[in-house]
Amino acid sequence: MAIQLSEQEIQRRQALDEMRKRGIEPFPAALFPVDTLSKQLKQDFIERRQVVMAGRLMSKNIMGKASFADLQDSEGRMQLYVNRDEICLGEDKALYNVVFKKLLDLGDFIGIKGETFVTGTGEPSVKITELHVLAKAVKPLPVVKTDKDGVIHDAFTDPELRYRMRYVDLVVNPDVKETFIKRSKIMTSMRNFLSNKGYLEVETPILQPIPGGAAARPFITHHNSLDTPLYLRIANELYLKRLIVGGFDGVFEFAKAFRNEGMDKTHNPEFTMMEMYVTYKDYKWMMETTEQMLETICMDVLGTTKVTIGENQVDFKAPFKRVTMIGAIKDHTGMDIDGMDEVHLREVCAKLNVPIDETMGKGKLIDEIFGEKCEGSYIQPTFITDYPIEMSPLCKAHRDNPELTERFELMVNGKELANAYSELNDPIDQRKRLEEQAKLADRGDDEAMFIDQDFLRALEYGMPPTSGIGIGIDRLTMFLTGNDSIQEVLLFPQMRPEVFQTESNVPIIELSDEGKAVMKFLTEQMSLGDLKAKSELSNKKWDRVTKELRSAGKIEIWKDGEALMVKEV
RNA sequence: GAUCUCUUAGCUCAGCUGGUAGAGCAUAUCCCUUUUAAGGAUAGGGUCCUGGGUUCGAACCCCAGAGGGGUCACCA
Repeated sequence: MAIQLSEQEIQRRQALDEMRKRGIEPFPAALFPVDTLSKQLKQDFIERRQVVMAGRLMSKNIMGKASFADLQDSEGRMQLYVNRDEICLGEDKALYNVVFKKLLDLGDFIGIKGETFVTGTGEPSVKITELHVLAKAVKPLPVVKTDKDGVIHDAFTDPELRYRMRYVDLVVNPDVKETFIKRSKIMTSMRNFLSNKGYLEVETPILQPIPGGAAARPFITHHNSLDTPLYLRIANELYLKRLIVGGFDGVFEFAKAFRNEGMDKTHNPEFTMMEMYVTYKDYKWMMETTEQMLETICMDVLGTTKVTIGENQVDFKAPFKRVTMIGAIKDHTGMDIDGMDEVHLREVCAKLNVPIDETMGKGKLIDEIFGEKCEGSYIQPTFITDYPIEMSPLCKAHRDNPELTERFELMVNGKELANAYSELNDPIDQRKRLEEQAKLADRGDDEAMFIDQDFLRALEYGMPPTSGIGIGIDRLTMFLTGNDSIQEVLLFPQMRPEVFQTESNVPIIELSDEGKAVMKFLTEQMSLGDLKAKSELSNKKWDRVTKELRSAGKIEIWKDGEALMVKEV
């Protein structure tokens, strides 16, 4: 154990040893028969009820022979009243005087039996009759206190510590816990909505020989016995469509996808999306389904469709507005790009000050204009429809205009929340479009796709008309929990690996060469100034060496009148 | 990737123009039987992120590095 312990950690380890000496196992094996949780107990509070509870000891307020303490379980906190003579019926008062008062620390898990009552100040409490140690915490939690005005003192807020030690964050910040409970409810609600429609929840490969279905850089790994590269999926779309070919009417998957790109407030290398495909439908049907689903989720999770996102009030009440992409660009720039070729589009980009580069094709140019000039202004849920064909290689051409596709993106608070198509099911056209994408790859667009030959073969066997959608679960959770950072809605956001001090990388405490040299000059007793002069060290090094020698217990420095003296210990 | 910024006790944070580090909570010891973030008294607790440099002297100034956060670029 080379990790250096703080004073409090040492004290807690000593308390743990002391418990064992007294015959109390700090980590007992047997179950503890909990029958009551704090929130429920407070909601239907009746006095004189017998309860068995367990949780962390989160505060102790000792007043001689009686104490108040807070017990925190999965739902919240309950105040305990601990009276010496109620928990120690005989002459031996050690359980109270020693175990409770001294050996139990904040953060320890305890189990209690007791009876409910209300204190003089009106606080529902439990007067305990039994106290059991269930698990000792040898590291102190941050102490966060909330006063009666709800003001939080000494909040545990450092994002680095909160994300790296989410377990501490969850213990100490109830709002954080609430966010993840909501995230789970959102997914449950969505799952129920889709299952109730008769769609099948499926699981498709995360390790894929060809990373298809989106334009993004993949993570690559290697399978040893196949001796072949495998990619972490960037999307599951092509697998779900194979299942539609196989004869399912509706399939969906909550899928982790992995994209090897930049990280910021809204992008984590792994993220979750729900993708769904339904046969004999088109993207118009999908818009209706999506707005119904989101409205339902809001009602299930929040009880309202109105959500505050940052400065904005957003209402998820269906129906949502529908705007075509060309219409959106016209609305925000006054430019009509309908039917324009690449050369003219580049001129428009130049005129609008939209930054572009050589690798961009027609679709990408339009996307850039939209992203730069329009995207941010759609605060209320809005379907942007009819994307240019070039940037939607898996999407069916528009029934009225072959330049466009039957695609929509759902914009909320200026961000994309969902992306959906009438899926392209013409295998000949699909092959051609994927090949065009591959050509773009040659132009240097490193996000262009690999061609998945097996997917094309599947389409050749025939895929019914299908509409598909992908919804970003992390984003949806951000919207519905009022968080503006993806890290706040991921339990364990990706971070650079932490460097730990362990035995292998803590240098063995041995005197430095300078330290050894100084020791050689040291006589029985001499002035500190003389020793420094003899050492010929720079001031900084001298400072370090004296500190080192002192903490190693090699020398002692004291004041003799005005003079600083030093001697060997 | 560019740029700005932060890193001081277990936690939250002060720390002036460069002069050998402070507070509150937590912890330890003692007193206290219905308290409400903080009862009273006393005490201990520091690799000032790391490594160099400047200086008589560095938590503070300079350089390099690590980690975090913000903004921009790219992506969902």
